[in-house]
This record gives sequence, C-alpha cells and structure tokens, in this order.
Amino acid sequence: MAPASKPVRPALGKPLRRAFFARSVHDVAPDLIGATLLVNGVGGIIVEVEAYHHTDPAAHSFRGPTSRNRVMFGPPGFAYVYRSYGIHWCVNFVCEEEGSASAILIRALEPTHGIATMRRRRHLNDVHALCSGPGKLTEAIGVAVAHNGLPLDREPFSLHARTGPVEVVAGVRIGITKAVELPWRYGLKGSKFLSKPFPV
DNA sequence: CTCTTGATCTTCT
DNA sequence: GAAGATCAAGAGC
Repeated sequence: MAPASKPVRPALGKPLRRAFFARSVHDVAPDLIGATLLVNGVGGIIVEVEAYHHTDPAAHSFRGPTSRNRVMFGPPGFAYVYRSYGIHWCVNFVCEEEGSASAILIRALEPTHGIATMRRRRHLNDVHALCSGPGKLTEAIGVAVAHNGLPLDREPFSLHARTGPVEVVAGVRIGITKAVELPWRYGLKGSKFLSKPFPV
C-alpha cells in the first residue's frame, strides 16, 4: 500500500525584508497579495488587504498620534495591532517611512500552515472561514496586543514573497464610513478565502 | 439567502 | 454619550 499523500503546501518565497515596506502603501499593498504570513509557523497566503494612508480620513493616524496608533508613526516593517469593536484584534503592516503613519490592514488569508492549530483556536472546521476577515485571522494565527510594535522580519513573524505571478483586483474598502469611495482594497482574483467577494 | 443584534475597548465630541 | 478598519448567532424569507 502506498502511504497516504500529505496536503500540498506551496514553497515559500524569499523572506520579505524591512525595505520591502519602505514604499508607498499603494505599491506595497498589491505586492502583498500572494505573499505568505506566518506567526510561530501558523498562517497562510495573504489574499486580501486594505491600504490606509495618513492623508486618508479613514486612517487611524489621520488625526495624529495616540497611544493606540503610535506604532503607525514609527519606521516601516513593524506590526500595528489594535482592538476592534472592543472584541477583536486586527493587524497592520507599517509602510513608507518614519512619521508617514501609513499602514496596510491584513484582511484575509488562505490557510496553508498549521491548519489544525487554527481550527482549534477558532473552534471551527470550515477552512474557508478560518481567516476570512481581519478579526478572524488574528485569532487563527494567534496575534494579539503583545505583537503590537514587533518587527515583521523576525520571529514570531515570518513573511515570504510570492513565488509566481498573481492576478490582483481592487475595490472599495469594507466597514468604513469615511472616504468610502477610495478603491484601496486589494484581493487575489477569484479567491475563495476573501472576507467578501469583490464586485464583478 | 438577508437582516438585526449583542459583545464591550478606544477615541472623539 | 456615540461611533468604530468586526464577528457570530438568531429570526425571517
């Protein structure tokens, strides 16, 4: 009898260095689609993100630094984690340059690594719903306020560039009431792991 | 399938 | 006091 086949796991691309994030959020955000995000070895392929620029009324940094958003005002390549609706954690990647206060919200992953761990943390079996939202994925990969301000190029974080071409789609952002018309949500075309489908 | 509501932390008015 | 970069559960269709 042949041994049971193991789940196929795509090869990881080269590690993303801090310089990767030292560019406009509008350049970094689409480049993150197809990259792999792991925290302590658990995570998956980034399939949905949103860009927030300091000149954008919907950004947490728009009105200046607070104790919550201070990491956004620091150098690029660090994690900004905040509490959402008093319940959930959401994780952003700080971009551009120190003081720019621009970041990218990670909104959905296609689970590839540590799926059993994610199912346990989420008390959920359906792999399509494990990481299909910013608050869901932080619970699944174990991100909380302790990760706020940590560098993205060292453990527990591990980020890897995509290994092949991807088709990126853009649309309006989700759940905001200011600057609602700006098309700064980016996703992997046709992915079944999005928080919401992109309009056709 | 859609719609409504509760959970309850941080910031702003 | 109200709103917010959310989610899950329950009611109704």
